[in-house]
Amino acid sequence: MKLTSRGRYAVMALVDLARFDNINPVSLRDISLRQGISLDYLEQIFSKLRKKEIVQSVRGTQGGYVLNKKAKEIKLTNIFDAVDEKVKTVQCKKDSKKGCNGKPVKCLTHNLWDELENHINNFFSEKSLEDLVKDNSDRRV
Amino acid sequence: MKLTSRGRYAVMALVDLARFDNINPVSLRDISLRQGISLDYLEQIFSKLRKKEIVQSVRGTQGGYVLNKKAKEIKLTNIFDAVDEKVKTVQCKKDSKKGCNGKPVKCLTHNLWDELENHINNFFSEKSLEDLVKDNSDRRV
DNA sequence: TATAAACCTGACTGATATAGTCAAGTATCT
DNA sequence: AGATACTTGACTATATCAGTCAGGTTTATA
Repeated sequence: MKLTSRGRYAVMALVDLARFDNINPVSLRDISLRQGISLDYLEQIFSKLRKKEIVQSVRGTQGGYVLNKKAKEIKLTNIFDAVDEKVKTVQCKKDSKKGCNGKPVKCLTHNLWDELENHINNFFSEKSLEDLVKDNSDRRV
Repeated sequence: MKLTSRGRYAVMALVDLARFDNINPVSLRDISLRQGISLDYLEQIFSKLRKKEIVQSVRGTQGGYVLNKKAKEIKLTNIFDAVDEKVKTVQCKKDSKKGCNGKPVKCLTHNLWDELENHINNFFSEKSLEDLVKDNSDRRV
């Protein structure tokens, strides 16, 4: 059970962005340098974030990205959702009438994984970008 | 973020085992048939479970596997641990003095992932095999 | 004591997804 | 005009998973 870099980077970059957002658009180049994430990869990630209206882009010199909502309103769920970081505990199709493992019944552990998924998703939907910014408010860099 | 089949199968098989354990050792062949899991794969998984003393093997005809502890005492943590299903949210080394991403400081989201890991591990360490057996006590198969 | 059931082990493989890189753009501020 | 920065899509190396396969060893029982 592993979180992918894409999801981690997305959150990391957005926290970075949120911390500087007050003044000017933040360029991906800066984020790349500060966070040690490949610029090309960041571009892929931000393309997704923009499509899901989590950030807005500002083109041209001195351009960059700006949050599209208040940090408080951006939950981790939204971010993960945007970059296709999914919590997948079960292979069985959730709403289908079919069971798991090709059998016509639910497997012995089906409810368990559902429960786990909810458990994790709750965590994600409670945490906002603002929370994370606050967590780091005492840092200089 | 995905749970692997290995972890899922391990739990599934152990629940199956726990339900029949009362009388005789349960053969992997039976579990394979009932749960639709490849026998060869099950053998790999049970080899690990045995090494971690979660099950005991009984060789020879009419042999099979038996739980090595009470179902109540076997937590999901133990099972996942045995089959190397790890919860890995961070790449940064946990106890090292080094930070993340090759930088000398913790990344902006380090605490978050730690928190998430704990959140998930709590879930796993609370659930026991017995709980899962009870969840399925109304089933015939 | 032979034999078959069942455990045991290790090597191998196809498929898939991730984590990037690379290249060739387009838009826009100064 | 030109630099800066976004935008897009194709490409690729690597790793891991999920599972197969082959060749064992052990032991209960007939």
